[in-house]
Amino acid sequence: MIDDEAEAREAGAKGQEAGQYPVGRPCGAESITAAAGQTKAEVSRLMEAVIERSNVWSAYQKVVRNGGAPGVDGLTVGSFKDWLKRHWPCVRAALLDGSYLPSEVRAVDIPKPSGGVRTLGIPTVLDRLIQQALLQVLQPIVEPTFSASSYGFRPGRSAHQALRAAKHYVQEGRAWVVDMDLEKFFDRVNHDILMSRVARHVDDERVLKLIRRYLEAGLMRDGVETARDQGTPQGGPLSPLLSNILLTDWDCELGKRGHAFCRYADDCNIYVRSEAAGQRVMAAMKVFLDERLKLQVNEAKSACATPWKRKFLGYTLTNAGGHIRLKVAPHSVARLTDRVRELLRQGRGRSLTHTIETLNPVLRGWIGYFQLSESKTVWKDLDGWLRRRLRCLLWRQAKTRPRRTALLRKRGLPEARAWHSGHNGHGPWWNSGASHMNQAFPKAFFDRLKLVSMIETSRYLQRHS
DNA sequence: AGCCACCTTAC
RNA sequence: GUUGUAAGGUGGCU
Repeated sequence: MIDDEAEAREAGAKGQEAGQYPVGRPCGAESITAAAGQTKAEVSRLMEAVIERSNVWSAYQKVVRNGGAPGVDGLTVGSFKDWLKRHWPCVRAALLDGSYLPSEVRAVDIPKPSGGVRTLGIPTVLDRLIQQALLQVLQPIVEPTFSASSYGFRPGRSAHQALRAAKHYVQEGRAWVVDMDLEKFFDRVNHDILMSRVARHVDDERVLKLIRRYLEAGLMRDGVETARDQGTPQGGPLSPLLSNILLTDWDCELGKRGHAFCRYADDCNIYVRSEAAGQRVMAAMKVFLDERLKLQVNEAKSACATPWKRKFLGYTLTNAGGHIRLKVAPHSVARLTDRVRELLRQGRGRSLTHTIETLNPVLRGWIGYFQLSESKTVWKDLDGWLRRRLRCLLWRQAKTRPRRTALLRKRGLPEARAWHSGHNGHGPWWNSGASHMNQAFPKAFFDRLKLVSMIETSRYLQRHS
């Protein structure tokens, strides 16, 4: 595409002559006139920065690397490069004069672990590219204005930092937390309020209009388009940044009141010293959010409680004699065990080394995120549970009594004992916890097969960070 | 230093 | 049919 300037220019001339705009709907009469009544010098050049060669090129690379989905017009990533080569000059021209109209976003329902469904609005490949370019330009502009207590979706900031801050606040004696979650946040964002906040940073009207058009782009479901008058499409590269721009108002309000808080996207924890204070803050924030941002609080997921009763970013806090510690939330452990069970189901027919090989990267990744957990028992329990699961698998794979006896024999158990255990008639789970299986397949056996030890790798990660 | 693949989590 | 931002991990290549 833009890596061949001459070709692009040529194609551009053709495209413009034809006056055709190939993606999205044709532009109507309401094309904006950004420069009306102004001299050229007064017009903001932000859009020029957006369509700058390097920005578009890196945006392209990112979109393609992510794999992406075909656009509503059938444009796949594979054919995207060729397509863009021909049509980019035309798109570029439309962006520059403010006449570009995004296509509808494709609706994709994904089931949530909690039971409901989350509806994604996935823009076409081209629109993802343009939004990505917008993001690259806008991010550095708005980023410095964000709160130090905002941790979500921001370069250089992580959930781990938010968790450390949360722990610190509680350790300082703020033993009550106001845990607030917004009701269907992305779907309920008010366009006018959001755009007014964006306008604080952006004065190029072409860019503002473009962002608004992205907000208003219809949702395409089964060939039927539904217009959008609120919410941002979940799945657009710009959406996370927009959410932070909007919720910065909330951060400022909390900051003005002198609160200690951590916000990660729409999940905000405010740490206070008493329950009464917490209730007060909760009530005040509900009013603030409703009046200023037109946002509702999700009552089911929000509460004022002690931190040990709430979970935040997959963790909970524990209080061991005044010593505050981070711990993996039980729910997060359950999610892992579900995943492992699923992997083991698939590994029934395969060799133990193979299932361990598929298990290891998953475990390593999980440990990486939960390495802040300061409770050793979680790791020990999981290690034990994991080995027992694998013993269970081995027992199951042996299938018949003679083969189970032979398996125990091969693993060094005396003949009589092997026979007895092999014929005991109990289920696989019972046997996986029995002493004969523990002796036949001790921890050292799994160590030799390079099964990751959760306690050791977590200790290792903790040391080297 | 850089690049690539795979994996995890948060929302 | 799995999008987005961000952080981290493991391995590989030059």
